[in-house]
Amino acid sequence: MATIKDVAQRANVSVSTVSKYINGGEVRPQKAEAVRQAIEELDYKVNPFARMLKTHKSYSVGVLLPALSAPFFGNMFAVMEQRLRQEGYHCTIACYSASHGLERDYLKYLISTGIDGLVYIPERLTAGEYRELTMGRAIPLVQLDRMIPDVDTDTVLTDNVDAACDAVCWLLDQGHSRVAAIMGSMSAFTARERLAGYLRALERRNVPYDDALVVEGQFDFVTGYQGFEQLMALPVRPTAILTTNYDTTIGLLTAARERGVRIPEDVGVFGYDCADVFSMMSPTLPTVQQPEREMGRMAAELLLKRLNGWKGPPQMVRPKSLLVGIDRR
Amino acid sequence: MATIKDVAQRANVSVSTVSKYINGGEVRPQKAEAVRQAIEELDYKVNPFARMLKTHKSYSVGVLLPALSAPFFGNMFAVMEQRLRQEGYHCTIACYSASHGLERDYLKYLISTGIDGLVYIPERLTAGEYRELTMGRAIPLVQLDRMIPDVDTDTVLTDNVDAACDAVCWLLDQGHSRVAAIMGSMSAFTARERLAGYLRALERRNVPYDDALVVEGQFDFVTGYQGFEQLMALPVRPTAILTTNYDTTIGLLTAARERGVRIPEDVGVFGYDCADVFSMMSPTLPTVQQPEREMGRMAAELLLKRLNGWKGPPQMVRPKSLLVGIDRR
DNA sequence: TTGAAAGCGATACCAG
DNA sequence: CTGGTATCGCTTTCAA
Repeated sequence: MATIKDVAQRANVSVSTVSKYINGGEVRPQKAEAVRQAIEELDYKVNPFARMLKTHKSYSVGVLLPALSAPFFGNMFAVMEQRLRQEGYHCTIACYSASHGLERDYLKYLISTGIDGLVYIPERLTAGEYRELTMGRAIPLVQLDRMIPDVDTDTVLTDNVDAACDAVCWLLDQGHSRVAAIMGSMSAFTARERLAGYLRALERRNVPYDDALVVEGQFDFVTGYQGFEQLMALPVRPTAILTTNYDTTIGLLTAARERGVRIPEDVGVFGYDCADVFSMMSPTLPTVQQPEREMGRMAAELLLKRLNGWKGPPQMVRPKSLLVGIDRR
Repeated sequence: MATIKDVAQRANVSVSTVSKYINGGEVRPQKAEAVRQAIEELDYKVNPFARMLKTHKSYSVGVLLPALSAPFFGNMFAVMEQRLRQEGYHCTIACYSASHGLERDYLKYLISTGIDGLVYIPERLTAGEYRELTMGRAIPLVQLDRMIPDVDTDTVLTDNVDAACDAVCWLLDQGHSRVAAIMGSMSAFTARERLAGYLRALERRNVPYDDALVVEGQFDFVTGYQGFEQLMALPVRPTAILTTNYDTTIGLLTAARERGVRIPEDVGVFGYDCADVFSMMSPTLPTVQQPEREMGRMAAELLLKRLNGWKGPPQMVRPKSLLVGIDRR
């Protein structure tokens, strides 16, 4: 591989001049041309490592998230990645697969690779752990979709409480008396908020709370599948169920099909995420559609602002979810 | 930030000794302890950039793919990422969103960041372009899911021809006389193979080819949606349709629901990818299930082998797809 | 084993 | 503008 030195020699200029040329500084046209030619002839490429060593910048952004199986995260990420790349950053991604140990390890590891900033969808990390892990290496951080209590950074969340509340209210207003809910792990911020939304709806509609109707599990297929069975095994079955993410919704619907339970004739269901999938069902499944692309875009924007040196107080934005499929039934 | 020099000073040893300690060399226990302590007291972290500059290794692997919206790619990636990380590599990911320009640019860019290897799901890049872009910087490459004709590297593909053929044969054997197909862009390898499978099935069952029954588009929602409308507008409608990826399947089913066309009573449909989603429908949608996780695992394995210096001839592996949902109707 | 010193390949300051 | 040079922080001979 040719180095900047080789280019300088070949173009009969100093390395400083070559460096200036590369980085868009002022160079006399004649020399510039010589350098350009030398670069081409030698097929010279800057060595990114050497550059990073001097500039302390990798143009790399870490993305730490629990999974990529659901299109929800995939879409969010795709938008984010695109926006960041526009500004010259690439994304180093790590999925911790809902494992607390991995979540810690990966966070530590990502930081150690020299990323310039981080977008983080947290689950079970605590504020204490976070501080310990990031001590010393303070890089811009945006929390996305969820947040660690007491870690005060830029954050992008949705209106989990309102969305869950509205969904449950809608079910109740349809005449359902016993509305159940299948929740993700309470160690996830979103699960806690959606539960709060569920409770608020009951309160608002004056419906007593029955803890047999709330299933807590993980945000995964199995939880939806088994949660449905568990609810159907109740002495008094629920008449409707709210799921709280994509995987559990799929799991629940699969269990329902296998048991021959008709949706919505036998049990009403309100899904969450990926409305495009559920709107292909007939009749359409009412679904909470989170603004995932918007979320990704905002996270990127917030991070870029910090990366550009902005020093204001931490921002929080909360784009709103949409309830779809609740009209045309 | 403390440097290796600071640690050496504090521990009263030379930098070489510290370096050796860090990298697992032989160091007298007494000195090792002193170094350990100094590192802890100073909260020393190796500077990854400096290390890369010397070792020419970034422990970073590039992943270039067309999209992440479909769980197909998400799952594939998740498995790959996990395996690579086990060996100390992290993934830098780039989605080219089915744009040829981006595909080129991102490939070039990824290489310029100093990745040690690349997993690439190509679409429209040609062998010539590939050679031009990678000239000089020859790094291990694994082609995944698709391949560029004439670029001879390790490759992981599925049995697209057989899978599509079997699916169409199954439809024909169910008594369907006019089986249509909605294809992705012929610039994608998988689309070409699946078309070949479709044609082979017709041949095998002695059914004449009717080009009105083959819709070519992109591997996206709109193609499925519009493709369905186009096929339904035909003077003589197809009695069954094969879709060839997840997004088009969703698109098609959505269009069907909106038009009140019942699946499979009015039109038979054979889907592709993400069988877990389609198996929640009732009745279950017959679906070609590709071994996406297996594919991801194999790609990681192949790449790791090269990263470890293996020099054998390029390998090609083709794990088989499964036809699901074709029994219990 | 340990340490001194020579790079790795760029950037950026400073003098000319 | 241009060029010499110190420097970024680490790894790696090579002697001792």
